[in-house]
Amino acid sequence: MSEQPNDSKSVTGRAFAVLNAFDAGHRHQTLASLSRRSGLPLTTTHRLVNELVTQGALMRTADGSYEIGSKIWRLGILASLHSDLREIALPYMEDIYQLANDAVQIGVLDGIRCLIVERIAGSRTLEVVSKPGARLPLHASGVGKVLLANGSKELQQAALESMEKFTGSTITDAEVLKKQLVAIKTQGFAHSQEELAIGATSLAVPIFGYGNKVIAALGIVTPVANRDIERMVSVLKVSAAALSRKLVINGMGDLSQLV
Amino acid sequence: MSEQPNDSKSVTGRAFAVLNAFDAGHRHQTLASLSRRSGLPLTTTHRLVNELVTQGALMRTADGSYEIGSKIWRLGILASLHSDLREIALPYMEDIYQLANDAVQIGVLDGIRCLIVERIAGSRTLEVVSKPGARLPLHASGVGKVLLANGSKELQQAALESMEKFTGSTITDAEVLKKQLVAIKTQGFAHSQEELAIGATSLAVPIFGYGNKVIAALGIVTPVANRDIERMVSVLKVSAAALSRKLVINGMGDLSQLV
DNA sequence: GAACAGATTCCGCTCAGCGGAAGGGGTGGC
DNA sequence: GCCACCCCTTCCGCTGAGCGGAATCTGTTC
Repeated sequence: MSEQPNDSKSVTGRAFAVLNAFDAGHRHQTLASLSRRSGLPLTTTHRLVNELVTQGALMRTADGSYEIGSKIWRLGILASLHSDLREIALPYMEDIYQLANDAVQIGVLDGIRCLIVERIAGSRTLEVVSKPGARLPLHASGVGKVLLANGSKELQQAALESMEKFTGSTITDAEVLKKQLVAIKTQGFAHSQEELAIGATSLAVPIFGYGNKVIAALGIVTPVANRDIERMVSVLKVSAAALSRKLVINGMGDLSQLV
Repeated sequence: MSEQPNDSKSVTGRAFAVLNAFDAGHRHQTLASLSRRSGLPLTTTHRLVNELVTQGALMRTADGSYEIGSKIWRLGILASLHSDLREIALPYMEDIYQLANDAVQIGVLDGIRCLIVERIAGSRTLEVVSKPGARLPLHASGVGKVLLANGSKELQQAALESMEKFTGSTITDAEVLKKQLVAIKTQGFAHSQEELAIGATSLAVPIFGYGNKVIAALGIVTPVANRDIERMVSVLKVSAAALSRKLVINGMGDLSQLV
């Protein structure tokens, strides 16, 4: 549940320190950059990178820099996040998109973040920060709040201790958030108004697996303020119920939460 | 360009031997299974698996077995295969799907295989072996032949030396294939009729990047024999041209081939 | 309750990994 | 031209991280 930068002593730890140097804003990197960002000595980075390249985990591009290789991509699409959840959820998300015309997103718990697994966004919908792979804070996003409200005591504890402020509307008072979480759990939906980014309002509902365990959150992000919340919530809830059923039928209801 | 099972001595080599034990048919595995499939001693596998779990590369599911973790998935979607090619190509693939109503696929060169990056398939289209992440043989698939025909001498050499037979129609005579490759390059499309799987015919065209370098192949897979080939080829070519242009505009024309 | 298969802990040996140092190559400044 | 700078690569001797056999524990099958 911790978020420390990895400074493990093991070789695998170092190897992943190199891989972790890649993110959405750093998809192509030079050896020196990888060394700096991973905190490893240049020589060590050099050796590791070479090994990763021979494994197909990294790829050297024409200009000499490195990027994530096809091996990692191929392994990644074997994760149930992708092959099960994403695949099954997409049609339902499309339906919602047709009705709402707002960006639709689905996320799961990943440590003390909400990992966006998939989203649908038209060209004209706002370029939110939530591409697949993004990890949104639990306290400041619709999907995050849903997961938090249905999460364990320990999770809530951890999340309430690190409430970063993003906009003027971000909730940073633990007591206020606690009350919201109770309401979210009873009402079955969460609402976040410009708490993560100005101009972005979101609405989200839970997705259930076996034994009514919440395994994911489904939500929409609208450009401006609340349109007909009532109506959108009911649209979301209908889709969520159908999707939940489908996931359980397909034996997917046990998406253990990520740690 | 080789395809040997990895028996590297390095730690990263071993770690990837474990990861490589996962494939589409083995997405959940026990420790013992990983040990067997990776060829590593049980104790070693145990230690590596534990490390990979702490790195988030693997995940332990409720029943005690392991699967690919979210870290790998998140890294994977940073590969240009996914974030650039797939993202840009999808709309064009949808267009083709609307017109053809056959499975549409796009693939790139990966060693001496054609790596399927994305495909669109309706529920009623045949369940081809070509899900994203699949690696089709170059000599027996439409997309593969396109890449092979436009590939280097060395690539052709390597591919011609390992022509596995899949069906009665699979081409296994190097001379026959060579002639086809020449035709494919001049005519600008490849055709494969039940050469990989009975009942599956495919048609494919090249996608160009900077300097008219072929960086990918776009194709359709139809259930039965040739419908109007002429027409489908022209549909594919039109989309391919538009997609090629878009890729170059988006600075994606340098998808160096994977090694 | 024995036989089996999988998972986990323990521990002493040794070689893979480490990283500082030195050198090669390319670019920009003046 | 020459220097300064940055990035990449190769070399090599030291050492502790990784190794894996053996023993133990747990759960399942017949």
